[in-house]
Amino acid sequence: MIPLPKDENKRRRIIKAAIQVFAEVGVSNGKIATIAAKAGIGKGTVYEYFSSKEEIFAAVFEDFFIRMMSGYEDLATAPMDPVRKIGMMFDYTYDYLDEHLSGDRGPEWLIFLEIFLRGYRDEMLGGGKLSFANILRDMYKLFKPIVDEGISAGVFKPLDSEHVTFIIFAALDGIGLHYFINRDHYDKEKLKTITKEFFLNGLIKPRTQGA
Amino acid sequence: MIPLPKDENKRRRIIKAAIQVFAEVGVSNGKIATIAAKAGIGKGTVYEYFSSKEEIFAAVFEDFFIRMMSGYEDLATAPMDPVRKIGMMFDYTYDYLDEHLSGDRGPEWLIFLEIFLRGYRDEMLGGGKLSFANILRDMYKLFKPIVDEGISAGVFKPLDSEHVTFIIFAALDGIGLHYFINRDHYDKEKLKTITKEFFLNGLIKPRTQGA
Amino acid sequence: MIPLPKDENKRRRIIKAAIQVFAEVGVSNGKIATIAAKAGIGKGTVYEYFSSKEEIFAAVFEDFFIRMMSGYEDLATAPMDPVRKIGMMFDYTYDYLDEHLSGDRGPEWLIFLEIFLRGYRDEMLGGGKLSFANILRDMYKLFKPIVDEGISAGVFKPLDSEHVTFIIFAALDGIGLHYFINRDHYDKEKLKTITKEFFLNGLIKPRTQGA
Amino acid sequence: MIPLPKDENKRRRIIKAAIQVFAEVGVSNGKIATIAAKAGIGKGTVYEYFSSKEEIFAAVFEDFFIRMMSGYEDLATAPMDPVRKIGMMFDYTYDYLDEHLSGDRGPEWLIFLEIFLRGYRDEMLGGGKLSFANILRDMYKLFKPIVDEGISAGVFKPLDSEHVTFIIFAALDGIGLHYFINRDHYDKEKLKTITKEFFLNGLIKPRTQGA
DNA sequence: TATGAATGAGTCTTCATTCAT
DNA sequence: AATGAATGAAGACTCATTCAT
Repeated sequence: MIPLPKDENKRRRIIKAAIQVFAEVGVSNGKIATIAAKAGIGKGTVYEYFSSKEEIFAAVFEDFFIRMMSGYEDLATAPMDPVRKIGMMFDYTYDYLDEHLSGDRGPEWLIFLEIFLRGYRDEMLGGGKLSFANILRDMYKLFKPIVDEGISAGVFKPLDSEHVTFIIFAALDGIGLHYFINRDHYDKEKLKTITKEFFLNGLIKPRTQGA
Repeated sequence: MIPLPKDENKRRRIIKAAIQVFAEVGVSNGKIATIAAKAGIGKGTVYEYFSSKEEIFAAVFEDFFIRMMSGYEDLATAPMDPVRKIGMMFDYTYDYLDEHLSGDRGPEWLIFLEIFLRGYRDEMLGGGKLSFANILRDMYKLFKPIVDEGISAGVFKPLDSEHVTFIIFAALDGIGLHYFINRDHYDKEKLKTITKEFFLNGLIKPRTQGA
Repeated sequence: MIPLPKDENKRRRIIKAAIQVFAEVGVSNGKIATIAAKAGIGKGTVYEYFSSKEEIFAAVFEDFFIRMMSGYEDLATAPMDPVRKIGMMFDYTYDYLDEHLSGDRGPEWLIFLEIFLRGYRDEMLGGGKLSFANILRDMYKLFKPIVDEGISAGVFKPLDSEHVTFIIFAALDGIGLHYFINRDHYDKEKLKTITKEFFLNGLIKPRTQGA
Repeated sequence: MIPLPKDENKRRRIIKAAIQVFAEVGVSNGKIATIAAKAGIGKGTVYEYFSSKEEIFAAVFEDFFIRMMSGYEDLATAPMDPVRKIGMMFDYTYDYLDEHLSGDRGPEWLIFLEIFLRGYRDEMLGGGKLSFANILRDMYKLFKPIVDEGISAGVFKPLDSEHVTFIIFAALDGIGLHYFINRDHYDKEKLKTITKEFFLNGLIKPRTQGA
């Protein structure tokens, strides 16, 4: 039923256009006509590649998610000591946002929220095509080995690695979001430094050793 | 132009109904007719209290935000040492979600996402009635004095308090979100303990003092 | 789900308009917008009374069928000798078409064909909401007692009444249709006379009695 | 403008496919794409043989009509006494339907209805490319000589032959239609016998000759 | 003040037709 | 000659909003 994509390039153009449109006005306000226009094709052509608006959204999700997350995966699997890895993940978050979502592409980030929203709602209400919680847990799995490694190596505290991972990823998510919104009001380099210092060494000043 | 609400109770019923409806199906899918029905009033009556769907959404936002944040404010202004305060803020986040958004009321949390989404979009695109970034920065201000106090007292590291506050609040936000989605898969008490330990003392194991 | 008709008069106006439109251009070419305009109401209002175009069609069917057939029922149940009754049924067919479907209302007859078509198709393909064959057989039942009565009274030949009824009704249907199409080329009174003579006394000239 | 068909065989395949498609889902629901697929050719190729869907429909009509009617023509022109001829026409109608339109090909009959519908509508509304009334009158002409012959020979009553022909053909049409729809509920042979008896000798029992 | 019947602007989607290859 | 990708006109249906009662 779903028409085989004939021209992969055109399919990509549609997705790209959809990302822009959905980002700017939201999925429910994003019109197929606008997407088509932005992709430089006729309205009907969109339906040669996607059978419904909903399916476009799914494709956008996939594309967006994959592009965004591949960086984390690369990092997670790189040969590097765990402390540096965790640190770089924070750095990457700040940098990714700055590089990929600044200027015109800024609003793209909003799609993430919309995807989350959709996913959560499905999750809660049982529709669950995307099973968002599962996706998130897959993401945690990416980070967990790093924490495990750190603990094994005696570099990290012997905390429950699963829960620690959860906290780090969740915090990372929130930081990414807030940074995105407020990035004009804060100094990225300062944030990077403090974030790492803070997350890795804690907020509390260690008592002077000699005491 | 906007008619003064005559019956405050009825206005509240509309907001309450709108929260349920928006939470369950999203703002753009939430129909005025459904809200009216759920509020037990006529469709036309809604417009005696709100001049548009958009205004209902704004009221929902206000109501929801105020209800949710008042707890943080209480905490922030309570007389308590900064370490405990920061810790309690994390605890409060976990507890609030568990107490207020479990069971039937669960999906209400989704409105928060939608509010975020809307707010961010407005922000990005300049429409900005709610100026979400401003609201967030107001929230940060709530936390900053605690950090300042901790630093002054020499309990916290002498990091830039504004940036630290940003990071804490942003992390808190992300943690709240993820906990909400995954709260069935994690042990709350464990999370509370680790979160505090982790945020306050850092992930890295201090070198043994004797060395 | 189907909204309760609020204004029976308006409902009737929609049906009437739909009859005209469907008759003139066919069901699939009949636009809701045209029906609404012809009924003097807004496009959306149509959906207050019918939940879909298909439902309008069903209502048209019902209305049309009932109006058309009530005349036959009256005749069938009137106290009258069977020969006259059969004769009057033919007369009625010619007259009904002339009176009710001449001039502007002519095309209404076409709806009947469309209804038939739809019914038959459903029948054949199993969808069968209207079960057209059943409806037809109900109609035959209306005629059968007349034939039975005529046979019992020894006025009609002792043929199988069920099959005779079938033939009469089917013939009547065909005659009505063809008359409708060709009524400008034939003399109604002559047709009436010959039809009755022909159907009742046969085409073959009886051998002269004295022979 | 209309390209000459290059491959008569392909043209026939299209018509055959169209008959199936139109029969099954109706003309307005029958898609060119489906027809092309069923004919085993590309969508665009259809337009090498027909310049529009409407033209396909016309070709279907022609094909269908010719195939169906050729039997009547053979009968009409065969050397046979008029009484037998009329009788055989009824027989032929029943047999044709049974032989040609049972099983899979059943729904094809529905096209006839659709053709009628279209023809009648065109007729009524003046568009009349097919001039259905004319076609029908041509058909009557086929039968009229038989009636004339019967009357001349003194076998048939001296009724107006033109009107009698009209009635016979119209009745035949109706009978064919109803038989098609109800052929599972009636005994064909019985129907054949009664139809002939009824049409030729009338329904009314002749007064006993001796009286 | 409360209502819900009426409205029409707005949108997804379909599909006959075109045309470059 | 054959194809199927591209197209956009067209139409059913939704729903926020209005307004007469």
